[in-house]
Amino acid sequence: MVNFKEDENLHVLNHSCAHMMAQAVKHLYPNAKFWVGPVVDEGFYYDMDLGDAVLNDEDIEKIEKEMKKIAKSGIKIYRREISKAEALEIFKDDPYKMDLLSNMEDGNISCYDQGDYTDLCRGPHVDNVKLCRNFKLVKHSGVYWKGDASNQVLQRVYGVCFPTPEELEAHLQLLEEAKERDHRKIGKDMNLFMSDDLVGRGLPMFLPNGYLVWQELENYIRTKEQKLGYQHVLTPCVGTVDLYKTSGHWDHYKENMFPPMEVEGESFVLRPMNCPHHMRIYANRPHSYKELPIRIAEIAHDFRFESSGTLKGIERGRHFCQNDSHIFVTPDQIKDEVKGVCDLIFSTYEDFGITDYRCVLSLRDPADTKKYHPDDEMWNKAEQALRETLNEIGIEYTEEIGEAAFYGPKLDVNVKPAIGNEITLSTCQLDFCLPAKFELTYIDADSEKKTPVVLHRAILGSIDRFMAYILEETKGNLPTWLAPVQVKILPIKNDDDELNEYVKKLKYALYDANVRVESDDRSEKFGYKMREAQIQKVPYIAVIGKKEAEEGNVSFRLHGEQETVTVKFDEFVEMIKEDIATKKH
RNA sequence: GCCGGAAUAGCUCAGUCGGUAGAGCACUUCACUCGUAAUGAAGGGGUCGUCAGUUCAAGUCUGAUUUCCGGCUCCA
Repeated sequence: MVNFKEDENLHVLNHSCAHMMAQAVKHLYPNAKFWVGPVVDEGFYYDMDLGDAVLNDEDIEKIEKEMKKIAKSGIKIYRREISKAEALEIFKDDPYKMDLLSNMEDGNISCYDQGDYTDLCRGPHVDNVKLCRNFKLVKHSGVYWKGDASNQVLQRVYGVCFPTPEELEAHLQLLEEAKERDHRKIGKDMNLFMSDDLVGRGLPMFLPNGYLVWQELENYIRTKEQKLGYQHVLTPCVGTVDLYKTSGHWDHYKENMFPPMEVEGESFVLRPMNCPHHMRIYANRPHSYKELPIRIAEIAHDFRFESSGTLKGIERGRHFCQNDSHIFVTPDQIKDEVKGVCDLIFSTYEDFGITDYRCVLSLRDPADTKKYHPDDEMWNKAEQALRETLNEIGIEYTEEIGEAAFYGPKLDVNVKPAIGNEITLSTCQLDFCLPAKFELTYIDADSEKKTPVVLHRAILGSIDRFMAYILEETKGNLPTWLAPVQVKILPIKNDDDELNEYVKKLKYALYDANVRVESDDRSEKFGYKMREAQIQKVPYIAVIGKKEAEEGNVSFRLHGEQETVTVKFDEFVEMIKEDIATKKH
């Protein structure tokens, strides 16, 4: 997928197209005021104040038409350097431009003229509107001015622009294909999960096939963690409100929690995360520095009252199972342990063939005193420690201000789903805050009580979200070890006793090897059964006819490939076992 | 939560000017026993998301509501 922001030519072209769109909007809505119209990874957009007008799909078509007219006119685009005084005069009727100008310095201001439209802009732009003719407006939305829900709503229109009609067409094709990869569509097609109005919004349920995949993922990560010294626990999905008041989560996140249940004078909530439970497990008995690091892990069921507009299949629901762990360390152990977590993250990605990810060092915004635990010294120490460790390990990352958790900085590993915004798959968070709040201690070598440091980390993130991502990456063609049905046996005939015996023998040999196998002995045409097995995305489709039975062979098709391969019976069973054991992708 | 769009059979969708519901797939039954992506025939299946309103008459028009979709905000 092209990146409009990084490709310089596309960047200039799309930015110019945003201006052309603004010009068209100005023609149709003479009172329109314009906020910003930047190029983003997926194209361009412009945020506009159209007074009381609210755009719908039809209006977008009208704007497209007007844009085509402008592009056809072939008017030229001119750059003009202007003084701040001039700028303030030109845009005096536009409060949005005045707002922008208030932060700009004299001598560094330019604007662009194209026919009857002038816009404040740094540029550069193409020199003629006709170069912007291969465009498409792809979506629109109401957005809060400056992203603040207390501000007025502006109209945002997104578009894309390309040098040639062929490139535009190819891009639109890609957008269509992304819809086919959407995990919600795959989940429905493959009977993996469902949702139900009566159960409730944002509460997806895993069907038998989906739960098989889910269990494989759970077993995979638990086994991996066990080898690394993680100790798995099971804790309840509810806790007292006081538990979350102690941790500080209550103050920061209560509006995103299911509201409290009052029972016998006590107040409980469904838990939105597991840190407090794990803190209390640590506090269950005294600890020596010799025991640390202590790695408490849990595939933990959590509930968050996410805003209705943010729900998205199993990628973001109101219940999910976190692949969570809290690691209690001494300050000296931070680096080694963060390194260990990073190694675990990247070895997991290797197992799944995930290569397209982005690491972010998420820091606090010191100006946002409300969101973050107020202790400058603690933050400086934590951020510095995490940054140093990442540098030492040699991880490439970008720093982002204001993305930290309220209790500490974190390393986030983000990926891009088929549709929508980047999501965080893995995280490793450094926390000097909660251990103190829970008054956790260990006895150090000098017999003094000290406060441990906690690493919060998730590798698969949540099992649910990871499954969504892996479905989209593989387009539902899961690797054999994850596939709900791993082998489908198709007998050529189903009324031949000898053949049936042979099919049964193969089936039981595979059962004995712990392979998920099904045979399709319905009295349907062979081609029909083959088609159905292909649609179900079964990795191995074994074809058994007279020929195979007589020669002790198995013919099979692998993962949608057209060719059929024939091997010996035992060889086939061994091959599948090997495939599953090595988690080949 | 906010802005816009959508909702018709299990699934994908058609339904014209308001006149009482349609296809393909799936399902059931029967026949066919088949060599690599759809065998044929017959049959069952719908309070047109829900609640109001307008009308002689509403899947179709109006309002509210629920859910879903695209964005925005949020994401411990």
